[in-house]
Amino acid sequence: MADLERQPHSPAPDSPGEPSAELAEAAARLRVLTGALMRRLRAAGEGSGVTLSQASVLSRLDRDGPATTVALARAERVRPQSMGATLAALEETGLVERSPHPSDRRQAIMSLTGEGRRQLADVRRTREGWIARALAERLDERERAVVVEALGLLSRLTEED
Amino acid sequence: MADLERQPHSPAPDSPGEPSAELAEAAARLRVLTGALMRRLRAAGEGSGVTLSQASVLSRLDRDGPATTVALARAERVRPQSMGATLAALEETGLVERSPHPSDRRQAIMSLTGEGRRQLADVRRTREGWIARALAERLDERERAVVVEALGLLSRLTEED
DNA sequence: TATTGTTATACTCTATAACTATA
DNA sequence: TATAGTTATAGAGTATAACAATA
Repeated sequence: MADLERQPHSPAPDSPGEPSAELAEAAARLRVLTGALMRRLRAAGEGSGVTLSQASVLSRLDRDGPATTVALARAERVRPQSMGATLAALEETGLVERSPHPSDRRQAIMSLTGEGRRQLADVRRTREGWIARALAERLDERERAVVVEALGLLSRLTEED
Repeated sequence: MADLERQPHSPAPDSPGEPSAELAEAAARLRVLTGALMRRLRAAGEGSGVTLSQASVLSRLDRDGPATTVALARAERVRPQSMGATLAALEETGLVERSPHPSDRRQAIMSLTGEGRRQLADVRRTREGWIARALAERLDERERAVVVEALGLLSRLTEED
């Protein structure tokens, strides 16, 4: 793997409107990191009974309380159709339940069941557990603070339209 | 969306072997952020002719030079079969080409074509461009430094077995 | 007309299993 | 036996388009 001939990098374009080479490099690293994290998260939850997007919805219902399909889709930044599919799977396995909206009969309020809460505790142990453990064991206090601040900054960047 | 009744959080478990509530919170935020970034990256490259994983491979071939399927799979942390599919698509559209390994006839060396290089420049403008621009325009100098350091720290966490 | 939600369909990404060819 | 790579198949995740019911 290391004995292959090297090719030079493409020359940095750096024309007026372009971002600096350092920022382009940071962007590329963020792209790679995102893919790696995604695969780690998926792998960490294998055989747990809930998929990654299902786990995300359970987590949100616990944090923010019962909500409609469209509200959940907006919160998770997916299409209502995608959220509908995720919720249908959760409902079928009894982790969430729907109740009618008091005044608007188009809407249905989705909420966690007791079993959903139990599964969520499991998700937190297994899927998010490796991240929490890695943060605890492999970073020092200052590094953890850096990561936590970066989470806030990057979330801000993804949340604007 | 805001008029729905609130439910309290689940009580924090915090038993001896468990990570602290703050780290669990950070882990959950990282999970959400990862999903959001993934979707943004995918959406940013729509209609560009190359998919996200293809773009990732083009980028790596440019950075590290020609490589075999297995080497690329290891570098991108996917199975050789998954990498094989990505490379087959890139080869079919003429963005990479294969040449025989000088001594081992099982192996094939994949490298960027001229067209692959052109596409890569495009990918950098479009797909990574929004990140680079967001970093440049919406963060100040210190915040950018925090993000860059966090990228390194988190990459370290994903890279260990 | 606008909004909520569903159904149908398709594509990307990745995985496992089973195989061939070469070392 | 071990390694490089391919083929076949499946599941997760998401999207767009078209629709029905309700507001």
